[in-house]
Amino acid sequence: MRTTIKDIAKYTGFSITTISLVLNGKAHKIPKATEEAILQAAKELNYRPNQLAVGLVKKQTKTLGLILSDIRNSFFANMAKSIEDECRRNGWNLILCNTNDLHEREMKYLQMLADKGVDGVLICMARENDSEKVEEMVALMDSLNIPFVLVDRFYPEVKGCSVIVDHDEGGYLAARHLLELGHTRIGCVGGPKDLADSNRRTQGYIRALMEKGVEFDPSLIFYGDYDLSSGVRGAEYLLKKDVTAIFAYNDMSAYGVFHYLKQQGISVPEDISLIGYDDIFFSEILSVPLTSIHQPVEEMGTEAVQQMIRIIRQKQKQDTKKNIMFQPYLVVRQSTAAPAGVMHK
Amino acid sequence: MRTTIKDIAKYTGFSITTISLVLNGKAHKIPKATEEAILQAAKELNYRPNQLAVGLVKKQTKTLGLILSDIRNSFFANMAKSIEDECRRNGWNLILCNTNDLHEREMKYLQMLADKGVDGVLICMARENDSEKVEEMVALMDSLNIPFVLVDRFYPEVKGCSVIVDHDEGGYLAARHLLELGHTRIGCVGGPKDLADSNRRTQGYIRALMEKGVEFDPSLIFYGDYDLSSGVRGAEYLLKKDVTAIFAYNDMSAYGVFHYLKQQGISVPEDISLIGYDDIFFSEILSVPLTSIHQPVEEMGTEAVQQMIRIIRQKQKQDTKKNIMFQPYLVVRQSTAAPAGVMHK
DNA sequence: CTGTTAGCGCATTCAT
DNA sequence: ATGAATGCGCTAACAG
Repeated sequence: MRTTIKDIAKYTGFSITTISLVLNGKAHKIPKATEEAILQAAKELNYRPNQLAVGLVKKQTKTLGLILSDIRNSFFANMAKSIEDECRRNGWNLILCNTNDLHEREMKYLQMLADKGVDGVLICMARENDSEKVEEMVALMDSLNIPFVLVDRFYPEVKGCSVIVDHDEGGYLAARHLLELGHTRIGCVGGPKDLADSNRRTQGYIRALMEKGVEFDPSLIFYGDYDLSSGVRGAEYLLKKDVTAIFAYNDMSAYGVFHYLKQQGISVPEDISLIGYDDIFFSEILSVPLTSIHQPVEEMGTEAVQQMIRIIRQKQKQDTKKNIMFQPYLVVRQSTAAPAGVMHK
Repeated sequence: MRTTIKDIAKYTGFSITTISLVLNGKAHKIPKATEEAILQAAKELNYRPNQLAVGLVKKQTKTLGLILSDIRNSFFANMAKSIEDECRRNGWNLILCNTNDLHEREMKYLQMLADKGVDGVLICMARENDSEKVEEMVALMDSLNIPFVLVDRFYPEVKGCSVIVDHDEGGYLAARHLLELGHTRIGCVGGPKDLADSNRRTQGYIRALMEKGVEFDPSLIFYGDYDLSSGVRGAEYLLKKDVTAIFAYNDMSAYGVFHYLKQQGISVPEDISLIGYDDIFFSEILSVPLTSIHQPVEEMGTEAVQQMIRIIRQKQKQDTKKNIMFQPYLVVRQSTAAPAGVMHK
């Protein structure tokens, strides 16, 4: 059996109270001798407080929950790593929850986490969520009285803390890069039609077009779902539209685009330029290293945990809305170039 | 505040015991009417047991720990996903711990997890561990009285449960494939020199050589560390040895090999054949899809959790040694072919 | 059939 | 300065 505080009491002859005071660094009025005897005994008996008991009385478990769709997704894995790192540095543990983008599972996990007394939850919300479902989640967390930080997704209607990337800027950077290379017919392989962070990329894209005086053609936006196959379908669709460049809203779908183009004997960037979004590790080592928009994932994870800690500390006003917005940046590699017949300025 | 069992007692007028019995499905001798009244009240008050309290008395937290080096590693991410999936199916939660391959961190996490009362720990041991450190860990887990399952690494000296892949077979399959294509000078980009699962691949490789009557040349084994750059270095080294094929002990280092070869103007598989190991997702979508040895990661994760559950159930004899060994298989893609000037049989 | 009682391991208030 | 008592929320042995 593990040694308990009681064992130390028996062993040293002091009362449980005294032991507890000493062990919690509150031994202001306790003789040095007593203190040292207790510390000594604790070490000898290899005492470690049972965190279940501590949590029960302190109402703090030093455990956070992380809810995301699928840890195999490289973006989430990076996020999880930096989140867990920051947790460790601050003495927290992390419970990992994969929802497979299922709203129902998010709700279940939320309940489980609350039952286990986690101090807070970091959430990368499921794609499936419409604003009704989001509100349902927020309502649940409120009723469960559990602090949360929204990561990577922003919902204007939710008050609370979110850590996000400025996707408008990301879309703008991607489009501007292509425009500056001389492209004017730029197709997009987007995310789901009503997904906010996908639409925000589109807005940035349009902003860049307008800045250069290029008219926006809505038919150049293909709505996909961020995965490889949607890139393939998107490329197939956009080829018929005579685009000279394709902006994929994440790297995975960019791979799909690339795959399809190659299969059609179309080369990147000679025939068509391709830019991705996320800048995940593999983009760097592809046969044609992918130009991409980099999201500062590590920093975001760290910041999310720090916000969480802040909220937990000042337990009161978690209803103040606070958005931490990170700026993406362009990483130029070899998948983008001037369109055929156009010299780079 | 959350409603407690006490609230239900007050609300219904029954005693706490009765409530507890009903809520735990032990209401064998309790009138249907009482039972339903209580169930009804529980629902109305939205009651959920505080798992901290339950854990404290039952000594079961329905939480497992997962210790691995880095979740960003695609192999571990896949493993973690299937482990967490199986946990969820069985009502368990998972605490994720990244050690960055640091033994010291493994030890710290082990302590934290024990303090939180996890029911068991799944461990992908750090590469850094020599047998002394492994024993130190096992000793700690024993003294902490915490069940464990070793995943992906096997230590003959450790009694307990492990879930592993037959890397001897994997090495054999890889080498045989290349031999059958007509290669005889096959270089290897291995893992660290004293890492068991790397050496086991080598043994399988040698076994295949012997079977075909090809002499083993130790200088054809390059010892790396499983990452991209070690693939680059390995390729550089092996090129001087006039190999016609390279067997990289994991896909990541295969990418490094590929990268270097391409840079040198050497094409795969025309000039040199390349085979990897792990068969991670990206290998399929590379410019030259990589032939690789597939490890059944999902099945392994699932099995690891099931073994864990089994051990937890029969709390007694966790000292019986048990190895679950999975068989890898060959996935032929386009990075392997007959050597120049040799026809495929 | 149901309530009383006694912990699980710890923190904390109130006496002494 | 230190100990006794109480409670966190729950389960379970034991009465009755």
